[in-house]
Amino acid sequence: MSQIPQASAERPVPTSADVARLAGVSRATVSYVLNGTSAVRISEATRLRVREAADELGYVPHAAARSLRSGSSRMVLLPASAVPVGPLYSKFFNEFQWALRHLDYTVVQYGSLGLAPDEAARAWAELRPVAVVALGAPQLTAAGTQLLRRSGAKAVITLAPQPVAGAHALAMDHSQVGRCAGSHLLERGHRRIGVVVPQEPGLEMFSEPRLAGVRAAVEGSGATVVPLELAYEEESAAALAGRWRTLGLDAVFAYNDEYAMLLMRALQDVGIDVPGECAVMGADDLMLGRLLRPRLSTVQLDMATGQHLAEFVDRVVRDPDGASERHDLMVARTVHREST
Amino acid sequence: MSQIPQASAERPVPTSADVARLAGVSRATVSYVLNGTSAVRISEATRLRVREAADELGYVPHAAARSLRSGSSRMVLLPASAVPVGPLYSKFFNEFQWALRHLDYTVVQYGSLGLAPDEAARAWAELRPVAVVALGAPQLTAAGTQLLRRSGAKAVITLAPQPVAGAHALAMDHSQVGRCAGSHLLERGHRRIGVVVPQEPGLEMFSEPRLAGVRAAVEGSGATVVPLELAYEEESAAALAGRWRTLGLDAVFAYNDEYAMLLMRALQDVGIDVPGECAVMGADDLMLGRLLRPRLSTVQLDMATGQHLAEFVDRVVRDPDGASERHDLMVARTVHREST
DNA sequence: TTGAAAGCGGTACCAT
DNA sequence: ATGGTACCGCTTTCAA
Repeated sequence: MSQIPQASAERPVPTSADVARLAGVSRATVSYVLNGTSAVRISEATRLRVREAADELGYVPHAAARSLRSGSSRMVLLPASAVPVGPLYSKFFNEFQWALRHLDYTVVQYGSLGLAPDEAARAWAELRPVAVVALGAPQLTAAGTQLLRRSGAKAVITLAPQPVAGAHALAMDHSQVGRCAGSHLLERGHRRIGVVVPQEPGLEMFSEPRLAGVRAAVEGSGATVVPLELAYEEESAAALAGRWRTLGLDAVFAYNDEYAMLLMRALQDVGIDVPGECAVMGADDLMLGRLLRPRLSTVQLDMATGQHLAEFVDRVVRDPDGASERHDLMVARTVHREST
Repeated sequence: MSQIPQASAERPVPTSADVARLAGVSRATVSYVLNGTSAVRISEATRLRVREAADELGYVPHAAARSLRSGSSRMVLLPASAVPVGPLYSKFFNEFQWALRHLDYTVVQYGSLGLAPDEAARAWAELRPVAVVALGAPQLTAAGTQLLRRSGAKAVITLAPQPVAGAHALAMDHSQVGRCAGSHLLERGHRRIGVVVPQEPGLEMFSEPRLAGVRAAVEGSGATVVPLELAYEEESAAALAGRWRTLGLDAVFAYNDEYAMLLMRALQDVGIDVPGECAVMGADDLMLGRLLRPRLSTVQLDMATGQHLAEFVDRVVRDPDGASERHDLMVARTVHREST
């Protein structure tokens, strides 16, 4: 009960009323000055007094109160995904955030690790974001989408393999990646093609369409496709390499450059010549691939600029029921080096 | 097939008053039921009616209104850093978020890319977080820290090379990494040691203490340390390798495993034997290093568990003026393989 | 067991 | 050119 208040410790947070009192004006005036409202005219002398008072108190407006009153937060919520993401994605992501801020949105990543899809959607809805952009896990369900829209989200955008009802879908068609790899290997005369499927959880979103893309590419050519499970560990790669010759493969698409390096090393260690006896292909075009010997052939991914996506979000927010063009975020291109 | 409910576009977001009306009770009762307030007793029949009404309307409480009323948000704000982070960090980070949520905090990453330190602090303060954990850029200034504390943040925690006044400092002493590398190279008889300093911006935070650590390790041994600027590009590495012999170095600590791979490849390409003519050492103990030939010696970093840091945050929030023990997040250990 | 009502911090309309 | 004031959605006494 009888605490001795440390002057700095228990001082209450200053509000606009405090600023008004100190400047000898009303709260309304404080609001006008600090927001530069053009509809009302405030004398220069008053403006100055208000600004000084605000500075002196270290006043910072309360975002929750403001958005409560205005009814909208201009907050774009990005569920933080659990999937470990590479440098491509992180570059794209930074651009996206930057562009959104310049469109006057507040970008917030919400840690949703380990939440069930519908719990997550509910937690997001509590924040009343104007837009939700769900790029990774947890996936949005139709119910989750509906909940978000009901709670005022103008744009619910998802990166969906199969579209979710009510959400604007953004395509990031990873089957393209597989298709590129498949065609390339086919052209170079390979007929028995292995496709690495990582065992790490959370990657199915990418690995499944990539595998399907390879299958689509070789369709009708007489070539066969063999899925190969692989964990991102040396032992797993060594085991796979050990039984390699029994598989009778003459090429492998290794999911991405990192798995490709892992597998290629293991193959070389058991005396298999790359690309002579077996071609190896990666994806993502990391620096890594250029440093390997043989240099790694790969599928390069160009992500649309973050600016582009930011503008798309903004357009949907302003006109939620407008035509929902399907946006493709990604373009894949084969880069031929020495490993195929 | 699927219908887009146009009507939903203009339907207002349901509030607790709507739930109350539908259930035929007061807003107070709704609040009691939905929050399971134990101080008041509500009949089972009423509870049920309220729950059903809430479900039917798709009611989700408004976080801003709630925290405005209650005066605190239990939000932990993590400024999202621009620095591309590796798998270690991302594992640590996920743990941290998970642990915080289980202590009943809401974890929010705020995209602050390209904001000046004091602009950023102000933007964070508007959200009235109960804690701010600034692990990367933008750095907290003393002024920014003060602003945050004034606006109600109980804990302002920074990962600072030099402590910031008013903030709880968390040590992540990267000079340890350099010290490990330096001692190891010294023990193995090297006397002219190069240290790679990445040219990429945003990495000074790590590279400077690492360099300083090497210097500290060789202090008084008669060995010399030579900083080497290097960009993460093949051309830059090739150029450095081209003038390597004029430098007269017999060992190099390459900042981390990725730069080590880049440099080692370039050295091998100009015919320099590793480790015969020059030893190469990395850091971070990535899978990558074990796949190279020679296998890369490295400095392994163990990050304290996220659980650990989460508990620290919680402790500071509950007792902001308690003793501020200095926490070390990281332990470094040498892993000797073949490249040294 | 339930309801009425007073705010939390800001904003904006309507007076003055 | 300013001030008074009614809200925004929710929690929490206090009364009934």
